[in-house]
Amino acid sequence: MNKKTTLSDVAQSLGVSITLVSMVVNNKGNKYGISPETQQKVWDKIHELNYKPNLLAKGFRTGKTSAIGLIVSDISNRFYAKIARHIEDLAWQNGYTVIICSTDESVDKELRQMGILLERKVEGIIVSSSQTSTKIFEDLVAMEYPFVLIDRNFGNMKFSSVSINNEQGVEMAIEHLYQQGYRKIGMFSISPGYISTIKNRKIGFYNSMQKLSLPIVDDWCIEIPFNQVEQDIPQHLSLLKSNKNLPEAIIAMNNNLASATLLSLKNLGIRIPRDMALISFDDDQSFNFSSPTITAIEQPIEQISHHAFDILMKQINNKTKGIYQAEILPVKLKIRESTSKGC
Amino acid sequence: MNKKTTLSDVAQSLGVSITLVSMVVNNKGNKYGISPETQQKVWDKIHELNYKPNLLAKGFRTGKTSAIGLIVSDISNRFYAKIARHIEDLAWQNGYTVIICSTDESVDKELRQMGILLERKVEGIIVSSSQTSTKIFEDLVAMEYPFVLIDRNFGNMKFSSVSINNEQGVEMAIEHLYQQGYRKIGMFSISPGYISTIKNRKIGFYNSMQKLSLPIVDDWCIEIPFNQVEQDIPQHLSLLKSNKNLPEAIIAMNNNLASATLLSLKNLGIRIPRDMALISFDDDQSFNFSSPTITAIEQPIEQISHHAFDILMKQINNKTKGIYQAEILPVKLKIRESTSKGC
DNA sequence: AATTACAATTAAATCGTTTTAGACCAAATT
DNA sequence: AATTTGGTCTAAAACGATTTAATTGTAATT
Repeated sequence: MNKKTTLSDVAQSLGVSITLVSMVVNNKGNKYGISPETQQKVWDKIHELNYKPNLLAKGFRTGKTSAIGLIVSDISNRFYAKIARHIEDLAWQNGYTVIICSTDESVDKELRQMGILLERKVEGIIVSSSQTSTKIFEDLVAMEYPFVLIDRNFGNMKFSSVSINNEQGVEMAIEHLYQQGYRKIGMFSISPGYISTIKNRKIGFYNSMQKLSLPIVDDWCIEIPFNQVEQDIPQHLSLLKSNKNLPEAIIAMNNNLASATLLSLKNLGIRIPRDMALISFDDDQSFNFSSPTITAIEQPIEQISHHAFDILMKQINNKTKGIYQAEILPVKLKIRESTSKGC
Repeated sequence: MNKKTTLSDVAQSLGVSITLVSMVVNNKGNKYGISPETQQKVWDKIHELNYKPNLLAKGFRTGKTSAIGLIVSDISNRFYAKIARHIEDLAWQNGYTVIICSTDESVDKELRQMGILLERKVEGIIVSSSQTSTKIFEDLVAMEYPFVLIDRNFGNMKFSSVSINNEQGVEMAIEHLYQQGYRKIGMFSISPGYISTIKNRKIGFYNSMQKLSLPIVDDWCIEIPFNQVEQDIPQHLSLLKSNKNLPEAIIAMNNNLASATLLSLKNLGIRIPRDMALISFDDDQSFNFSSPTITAIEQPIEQISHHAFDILMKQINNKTKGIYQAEILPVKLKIRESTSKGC
């Protein structure tokens, strides 16, 4: 690869100092009293030689990399892909670059990704964490390293975070099912079960089932390894079906579960909502054109992204040294065909 | 933020030179004949002080950043999200970090993103380009800068690229429709129309329509600005419907078009495949559980990602100086319910 | 005893940028 | 005439790592 032109090249070919060129490039010419004519000369030469700053050198010298990290479990998941896109847009508008990392729900991989982000000196991290321990985040706090938890948090609110009200979402859903006349309600969730969103959704489920005095049936409440959803759901459902032990309704605790359940019900000839109702936690475009359309708990993806980014920027700009901001956003229930007993 | 420990800290507290520590850290201890005991001492101290290399300094000094760029039009699009995930996995396995950029089909934004990637000294770029001109890529070639075009290319095969056989895909689709008895076939595509994939899909469409002596009706062949798909499709379809001028089948030239068309047909009460058949270019999970299920041209996403990454790595490792590798992968037609006239 | 060889280690240059402290010169002030 | 001021500009250090060439001390060779 050809070597790039550097500040020094520009300075030399102009017979001025590197310092001067650097000042001009950074629009500090006026601040440092560089004459307008000189500034113009510098700019002309910069364009002539097609000078481009070496961001590595710059970041190395200044400590400002204009980069942030985003850690999620899987960037190809529709929910995180949307989050990523919003964060990327905000970052772009603010002159930042985003480094996205998928962790596959692995505690260890996440830690290593985090380590690399730190070594790369990103200025802050937005993370939907799969950690079981809060150690790494306590370390980050001790280092005064900017970070914001999104989606998943650690309950105690000791860290900056933007999450949604998972319990409320599930409670709305169960109450809706109840009003529609459903009583035998099952729940599909994933393991690892320590993931806060899943944990809270399950709490919401048990709470509202209890409140409504509905029976909690173990056979209907299953927990599937996150990476086996597509294989295990059909298996479970067909077992329930052959045992004539199907619930009247299922709430699926994330979009993958819901999609897999929908597909599987369809393949088994179990009709929605006639034979069974279905609700998804987390909405998706495709739930609008599936047949039937699927009732879903919609998360405010754009808001989550926006708030998280804002909080991170505040931390980076040191406006909130030592202050933690924990936000919980409300969700909406999008009622569609999959839960109307009447059909 | 607390200052990090550096090589110099480790060296000092051990009473050895920075050089020595650096050699050990990089596992070159043996190569440079550092005694085993010294190496052990260094490692112990490194762990004790929790030394982490500054990748910025390292990259700056060596020119190796272990980072690559990925440029796509929209990372939240399901197709690109999957590509991104595969590339990220491969990068992770090879010790690379990926910087993902969305361009919104903007020539200018893409150029600026590319500029930033270069300034950040990524070692190579994988790009699904929205450029109208090949200038930037000719510049990259001149600089011997590693890059691979994916998905979209520039026909001339002057650059390394991994694409799919778009014409073939469409031809398979049209022939399938023909065999099923459909004759009045429309096509929904997007603008900007210079995007190579779209362009080639349209060519495929016109070719096979001509080959089969089918009429090409302007009202059925529409081109929608990529960011207005969701608004414009319902409008067009309802117009066609009220004019009683609906085609018997539509091929949608990407997954967004297909989803929007499906949703809109449903809302208008146009039944698939009874009233109209639908084929999507680019498959999606949701086409399995929509009703009806949707026939789609499936792209080999994993293969595309794999080949692109391999080619990039070859370039980076300089095994192919000046050699360009252009690949065109075949697609598959997934026949589902949306195109069976019998139903 | 002088030279060579080798193993283990280090000094110093370097990458491209920013920034601090000061240099230089002409004009203004005393 | 000597000093101060202000406007432009520069020298040099620093950031944290890698790498080349050199150094040291000891053992082996002549």
